Amino acid sequence: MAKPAPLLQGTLDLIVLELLRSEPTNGYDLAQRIQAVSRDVLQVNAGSLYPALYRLEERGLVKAAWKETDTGRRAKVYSLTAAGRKALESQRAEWARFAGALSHILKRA
Amino acid sequence: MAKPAPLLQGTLDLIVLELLRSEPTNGYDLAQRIQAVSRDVLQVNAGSLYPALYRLEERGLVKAAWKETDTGRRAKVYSLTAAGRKALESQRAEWARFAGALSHILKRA
DNA sequence: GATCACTAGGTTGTCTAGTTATATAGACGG
DNA sequence: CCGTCTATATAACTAGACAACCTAGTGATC
Repeated sequence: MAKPAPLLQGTLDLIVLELLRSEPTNGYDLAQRIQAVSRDVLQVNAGSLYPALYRLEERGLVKAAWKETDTGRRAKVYSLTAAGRKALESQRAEWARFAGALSHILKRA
Repeated sequence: MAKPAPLLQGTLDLIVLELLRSEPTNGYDLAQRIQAVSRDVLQVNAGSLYPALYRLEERGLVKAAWKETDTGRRAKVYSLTAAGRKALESQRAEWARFAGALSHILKRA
């Protein structure tokens, strides 16, 4: 297994917002999902994820609610706010622009 | 004109290596090229570029040589070393992996 | 010949955000 | 009762990008 790429700074928010859009969940699960859905290419460690979630919450892009999991554990479930959905759209667009420009540079082989 | 996206941390090296591969040049010109070839999507700050060039030189990925431009100005012309070409290949691959994974996440709309 | 714009290289200080390491605590299996 | 998994959290460190400067030479314009 190739070692997971370090997350490019700035992309974690986008990933988190996107995953929360498709389904609200907690931090721990989010980390698992990121790894799973990227087929182990991406990996986020807890020390990056939790602070990122706080930042998003402070900015009003996500909201948190303590809930019980089906196994009886407490978990802080995050979901997108309206502002979060908006931010997701603009971050998606920004990523598309950036990735497009970079791959254009790389393709002029 | 949309304002240029901030460079994602870690991608500047890749861009620089790629542009130097296709043609050795100096820092100032490099900055212009990045903007031009990305159609103004990408833009590098001098305060980012010069330190980046030093780092690349320290790591032995590029080498510098003072030359005179055709207009009689001194300029530090950077070119890729063999190690630089190797590093470029692996950074291209890493970018492809990362961008692929991320766009995969975003496409499961 | 003063002023301005452009080429060219550089530094400093600040801030964001990701990494590693560590801690806590409840649940569950053996 | 011990280890492992779930789950959250924080502190210390670090890389690298940014804004805001500075120097100096060239060439045009007024």
